[in-house]
Amino acid sequence: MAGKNQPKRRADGELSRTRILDAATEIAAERGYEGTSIALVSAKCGLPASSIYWHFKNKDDLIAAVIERSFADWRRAWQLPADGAAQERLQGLAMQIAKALLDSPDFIRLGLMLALERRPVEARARAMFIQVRTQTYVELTSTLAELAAGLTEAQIHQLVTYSMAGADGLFIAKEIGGDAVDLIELFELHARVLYDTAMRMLDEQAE
Amino acid sequence: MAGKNQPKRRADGELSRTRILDAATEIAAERGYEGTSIALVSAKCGLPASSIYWHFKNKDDLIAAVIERSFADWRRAWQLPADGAAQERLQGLAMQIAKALLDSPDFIRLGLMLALERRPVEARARAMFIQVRTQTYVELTSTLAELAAGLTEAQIHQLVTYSMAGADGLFIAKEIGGDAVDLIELFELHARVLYDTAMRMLDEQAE
Amino acid sequence: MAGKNQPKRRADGELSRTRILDAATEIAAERGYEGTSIALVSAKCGLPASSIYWHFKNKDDLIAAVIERSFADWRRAWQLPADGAAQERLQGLAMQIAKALLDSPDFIRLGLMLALERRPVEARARAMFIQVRTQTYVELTSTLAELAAGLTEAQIHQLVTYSMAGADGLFIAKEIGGDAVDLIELFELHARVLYDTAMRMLDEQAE
Amino acid sequence: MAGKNQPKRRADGELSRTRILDAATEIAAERGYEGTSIALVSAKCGLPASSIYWHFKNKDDLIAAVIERSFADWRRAWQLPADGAAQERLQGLAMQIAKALLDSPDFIRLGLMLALERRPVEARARAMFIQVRTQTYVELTSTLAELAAGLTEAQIHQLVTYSMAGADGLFIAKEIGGDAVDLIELFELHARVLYDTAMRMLDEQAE
DNA sequence: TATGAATGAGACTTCATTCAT
DNA sequence: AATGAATGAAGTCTCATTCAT
Repeated sequence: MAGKNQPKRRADGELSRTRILDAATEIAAERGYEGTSIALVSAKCGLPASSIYWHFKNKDDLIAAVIERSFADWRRAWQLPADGAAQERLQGLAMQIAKALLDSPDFIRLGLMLALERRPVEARARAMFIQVRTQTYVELTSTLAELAAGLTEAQIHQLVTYSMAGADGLFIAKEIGGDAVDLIELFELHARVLYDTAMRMLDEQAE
Repeated sequence: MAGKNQPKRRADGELSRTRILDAATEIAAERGYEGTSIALVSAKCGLPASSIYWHFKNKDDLIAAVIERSFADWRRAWQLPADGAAQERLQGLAMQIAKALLDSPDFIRLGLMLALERRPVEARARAMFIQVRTQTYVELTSTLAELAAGLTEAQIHQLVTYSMAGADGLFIAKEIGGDAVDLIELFELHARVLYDTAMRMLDEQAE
Repeated sequence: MAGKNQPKRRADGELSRTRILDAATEIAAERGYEGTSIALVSAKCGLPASSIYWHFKNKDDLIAAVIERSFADWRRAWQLPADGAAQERLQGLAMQIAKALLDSPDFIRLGLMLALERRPVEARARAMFIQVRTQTYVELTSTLAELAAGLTEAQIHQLVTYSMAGADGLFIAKEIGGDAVDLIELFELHARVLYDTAMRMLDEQAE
Repeated sequence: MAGKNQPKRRADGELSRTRILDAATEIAAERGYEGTSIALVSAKCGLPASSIYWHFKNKDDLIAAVIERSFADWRRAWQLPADGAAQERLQGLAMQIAKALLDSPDFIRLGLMLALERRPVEARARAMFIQVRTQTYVELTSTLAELAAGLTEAQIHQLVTYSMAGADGLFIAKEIGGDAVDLIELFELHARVLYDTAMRMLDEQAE
C-alpha cells in the first residue's frame, strides 16, 4: 500500500478487476458455474466482455478468483477461539461461523454448487473450492486436537468431518426453509452436540 | 412382465418417455440444471431432440419430472421403522437412508444443486424438489413425535431440521471426500447424536 | 340436404373440418401465412396436428381453404344493387361493402397480407386470393358498365381498379387508425368520388 | 469516400451494419416479418448470424431499423410542393409519391404487411411503421391546410386519410395487377379527385 | 374417421472466446 | 489498460410433415 504514484492507470485496472469480481460473485452465487455467463457479468459490471478477458484468462479462471476472494472474505469473518473453557470456545466458534454464513453466504453457496457437480473435465474453480475447504479442515483439526486432547486421529477426523457437514447442511436448511429455520439456534445445538460427542469419546476411551 | 393390459401397446410412448427420463436423470445428477442440455440428453437416449419435446413441455418440465421420479425411487429405498426400541429404530432408519444415498444419489445431488440456485425466474424443477422434500419432513416429524413422545412441536421441528441437515451435509462430505469419508459410520454417529439429544430434551423438560 | 342417415361419423368429420377452418381463419387473419403454425391451429381447435393433415393436404391447402371460405362469407354479406338511380345504387353498394369489411375483416386482412408477400415459390393460398379477387373485379366491372353506360373499357378498368384500391386502402386506414377513422363516412366519400368521376368521364367524352 | 473524420475507421462496424440492413430490407420487403429469418439475412450479407446480434438486439429490433431507414430513404424521394397553383402542386406531389413507390417499394410493402398483422405481443417494428406513417400524416395535414385554406380540421383529417388510403390501395393494386395497372395514371386520377373534393367542400361550406 | 408418436430441418438467440486497434 | 467487432458452436424450442395403428 501507500506510495501509489503510478499514473492512475494501475489504480483503474485494480478497480475494474474488483468491479468484475463483484459482479461475477453476485451472479455465480445465484446461478452457479454454468449459469454465470460472461455477458451477464459484463452487463452487471458495465465493462465489455473483452475487458473481462483482459483481467482473467477465461471463465474458469474468473470463477476460481471469485471463490478465492469470497473464501478470504468469509474466513476473515471468524477466528479460532484463543482461550477459555472448551465448551465456551466451541459455542463461540459456532456462533461466529453461523453469522459468517448469514452475512456472506456467497462463498458457501457457490462452493457447494461446485462441489456437487461432477462435470467430466472442468477444473480450476472446483479445485479452488476443494483447496480452501481443506484449509478450513486443517484449521479445525488442530483446534479440536487442542480442545479435546486425547482423541485419536480417526476420532478427530470424524468429528471435524461431522462438524463441517453439519454446517453445510444447516446452511442449506436455511436456504430452503427461510424464516422457518433459526440458524443461530441450530448452530448452538450443533456446537453442543459436538462437545458432548467429544466428551463421550474421551470417556469411552478412558474405560 | 407380460400381462400388460393396455390396449395394444401402440407406438411405445411410455418406453420412450422412460428412456428420456433415464438419460436426463443421469446427466442432471452429474451436471445440474444448466449443465443438462437437451442435445446431451438426446444423444444419450437416442431420440432426437424434437421427440423430447413431444414428451415434455420444456426443459424445466423435464427436470421436474426427473426430480419427481428419482425422489419416488429414493423414497422406496427406505421405510419408517415399525417397532422396536427407539434407539434401534433410529439407528435402523439412519442406516437405510445412508444406503439409499449411496445407492441412488441422483435425487439428492440434483435436488441440492437446485436448492442452492437462486435463479430469478424459472421454477418448476426447484419447486418440485422443495415439495417432495417437505413430504419427507412431514414423515420424519410424525415418526419422531412417536419415538420421543413428550417433545414440544418446536423441539421436534428443530430435531427434524437438524437430522435432515445432517443427512444433506454428510452426503456432501462424501461427495467431496470420497473414500476418506465413511458415510455409514458417520450416519451411525448422526443417529446416536439425535437419540441422545432427544433424550436430553426430555430430561430437561422433566425437571 | 336432409336425409343425414349416415352413421354420424360423416357428420363428425364435417364438424372437425369446420372447427379446424375456424381456428385457422382466426389465426391467419391475425398473423398471416408464416405466422400460422399447424401447432397453433391444433391448440386452438383442440384436434391434434395429425388430424389437420387428414382434412387438408398441407398448410398451403389449409390456408387456401381459409381464403376460399372467408371470401364466400364476405361475398355473401353484400349484393350488387338491382335498380334505382345510379348514385343511390353506388352509395348503397359502398355502404354494404364497408359494413362487410367491418363485420368480417378476416378475408381482406389475410388476403392483403398474402398479396403483399413475394415469396419465391409458394402457391395455392395466394393464388386463391388473386382468383376470388378477380371474381369481384369482374362483378364490379359489369355493374359499372351498366351504371355508367358509355364509358370505354379502359375507363371502366381504371374506375374499378381505383374503387377496389380505395376499399383496400380504407380498410388499412381503419386497421391502423382505429377509432380515429370513420370507415362508413369515408366509404360514402369514396362512393361519391367514384360517381362524380364517372360522370365527368362521360361529360368529357361527350364533348 | 475520403474525408471521413472518424478517428481511424476502426473495424468497420458501420459498414457491417449497413450490409446487414441492406440484406434485411431486401428480404423483409419480399417476405414480411415472419418470413425474414436471421439465417437468410446472414446468408445474404455474408456475416454470421451471431454478428447480426452484435449490431441489433434481436429480430424485432432489426426489422424496426429496416423500417426506419427505408422510410427515411423513401421520404427523401419526394418533397412537399413549395409554390404554384394548388392543383398543380397536388398533381406534382402525387407524381413524386407514385414514383417513389415505384422506385423504392420496400418501405410501403413491408410497412403494410406489418400494419395488417395483429400479433398478440411483439411490437417495435410495427410501432416504428405506425410512427413514421404518422409523421407523413402530419406533413400532409399542414400542406393541405395551406393548399385549401378554409377547410375544417375534420375535413382535412378526412381528406388526408383518404389520400393516404388511396396511395396504399393503389400500391397494392399495382402489386397485384402488375403491368395491367398504370400506377402513374391512377395517381393522376387520385390527385384530381382530391383536388375536386377539396374544392367541393369549400363550395358547400360557402353556401 | 382419426391420432399418438416421431422426426429432420430450421427458428431465434446466447455462448465463450479472439483479435486488431 | 482496454474495447469494438466478430465468430463458430451450441443453446432451447418450433416447424411442417409422416406413419403405423
